[in-house]
Amino acid sequence: MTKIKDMRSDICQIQCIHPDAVERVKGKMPAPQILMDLAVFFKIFGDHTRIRILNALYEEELCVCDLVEVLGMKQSAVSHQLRVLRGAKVVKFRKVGKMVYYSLDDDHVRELLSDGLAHIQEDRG
Amino acid sequence: MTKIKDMRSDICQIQCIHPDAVERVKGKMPAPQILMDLAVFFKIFGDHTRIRILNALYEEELCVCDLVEVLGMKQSAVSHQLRVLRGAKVVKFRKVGKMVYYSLDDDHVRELLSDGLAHIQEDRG
DNA sequence: TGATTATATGAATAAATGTTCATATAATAA
DNA sequence: TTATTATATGAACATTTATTCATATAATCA
Repeated sequence: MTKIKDMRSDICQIQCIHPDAVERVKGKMPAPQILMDLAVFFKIFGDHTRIRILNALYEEELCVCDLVEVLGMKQSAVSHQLRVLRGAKVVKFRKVGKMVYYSLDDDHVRELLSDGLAHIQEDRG
Repeated sequence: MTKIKDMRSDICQIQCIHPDAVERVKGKMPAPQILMDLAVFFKIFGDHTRIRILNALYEEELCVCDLVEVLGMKQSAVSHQLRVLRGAKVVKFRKVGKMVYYSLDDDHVRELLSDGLAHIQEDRG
């Protein structure tokens, strides 16, 4: 005795939409590729090891072994994450002999870090 | 005929440290808990679905079914991610009848979104 | 040249995470 | 009350991801 329902389960079954609001928002959303890149970019900062590396480099340029010491982690773990950071152009590096010195890529990264920190610490006050 | 090596593999084998730099950085690093929270916070923004939800809410308040329509995703997927966003206090909500309207929690979230977007689009110019 | 040192990286493993399905809850309407 | 609608959520599954181990590369030193 149930009503006819889901006879065409391939079509959208949503009924409570505010069509005007949906259209407005759809029209203003950044392009899909931009949103994808944005998520990828934030994801870089969303890892404990990477955020610690970035905060360390926030203070000054460091070589890999310095970072290993500061973080207290395996050298390979640090190198793997440095690779991710390099790939995202969040850090830059220069070679001196067999050592490689890493630093933050630009002031934009600095700002994002301090903005994030400000937000976190604000939530505690 | 290899030299004695790794006889005490339990101790740190790093030798190239700049002790002064390491000390300076260790002294200035934010507390471990802060760094942990910071990574967790950024991780919230580091997902395609969540960043799209946030960008939609950047424009205006929307109910769940509007978001489902804007994103073109299953209702349960959207609800699960709204839960994550709620838990991180990145969005807030109000109930009206059986509907729930979501919006960005505060201007700080707005700023982080637009800062991130600015960074992404800057890299393209 | 051979040995050592600093860093990078591939493969394997374990843990975290996002989506789906099914179902629950809660509000409203009949 | 029963049916319907809007949203939430637990469990399962698949995918991603971070770390470790082992090893490679590349620079320096003896």
